[in-house]
Amino acid sequence: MNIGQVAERAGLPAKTIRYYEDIGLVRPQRSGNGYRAFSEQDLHKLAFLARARALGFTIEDCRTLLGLYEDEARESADVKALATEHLGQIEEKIAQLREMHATLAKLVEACHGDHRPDCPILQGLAKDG
Amino acid sequence: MNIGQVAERAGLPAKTIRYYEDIGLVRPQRSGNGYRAFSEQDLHKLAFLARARALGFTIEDCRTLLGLYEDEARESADVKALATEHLGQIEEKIAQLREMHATLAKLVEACHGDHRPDCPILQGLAKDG
DNA sequence: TATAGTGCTTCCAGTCACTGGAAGGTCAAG
DNA sequence: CTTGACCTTCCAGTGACTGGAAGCACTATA
Repeated sequence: MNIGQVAERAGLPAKTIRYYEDIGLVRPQRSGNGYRAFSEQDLHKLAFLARARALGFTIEDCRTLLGLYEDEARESADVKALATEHLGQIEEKIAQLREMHATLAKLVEACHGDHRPDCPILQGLAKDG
Repeated sequence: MNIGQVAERAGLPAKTIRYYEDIGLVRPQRSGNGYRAFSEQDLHKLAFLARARALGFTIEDCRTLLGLYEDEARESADVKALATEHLGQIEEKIAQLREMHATLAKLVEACHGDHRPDCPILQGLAKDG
């Protein structure tokens, strides 16, 4: 398979796949013409990566996950630990965003939003409290 | 005021303040010795920026907000529009994160997390569905 | 007056995970 | 033989800082 087809099937841009090769996440063969030649296994790996990235794992986490995936002697506890840690980070981010949202929503609500200059949002940003 | 003091009072790292000068968000005077000399107004601006950044506004949004803040002829509708747009983006992000969280939480829950290799998390990442 | 320590300066490079674009080689169809 | 799609490499840029090196400025103490 050439990169275009594998990109389509894995749901990743070709650029991203080249980048993943650069950083050693996949190592496709090369055809005589210099084109990358992807196996079904390469495709499988890339789809795995696409899903892990979609769940917000960092590239380094993905590398680790891929390593665990390919390690027949892995312990599922290691995978679970990594995933649980990541879940915690997602929760933290959600909490942060919720706080931002609450604060900003209050300000937006207080702003009449008309042609006059006085604005609780700007006041909220400028306040010394 | 020197940068250290203003950093302390605005709650921003000195590095960040230098960066903000670089990109034209503040323009402190200079003392004879070459040190930046911040006025109370500079400090005020920086505190404004710190709060806007803490609410997740991009630097470009901050630039716009600062412009509106200093424009006596502004219309609060413009501020409200910007803030509302940003609120929407926060909501989108929260929704995304919640979806990630739900998917990953299910997988984590299904994983016994012991010394054995079989792992629903990896299976979930590898599946062709 | 020498010196030690802190704070300031600039500049360069790195972060993360791509993304865009230029310049050019390869291949299949007409 | 040309067109156009697809592939290659390499370099630079994104956002918002952050770290670190090299060196100047200031203050306090011996």
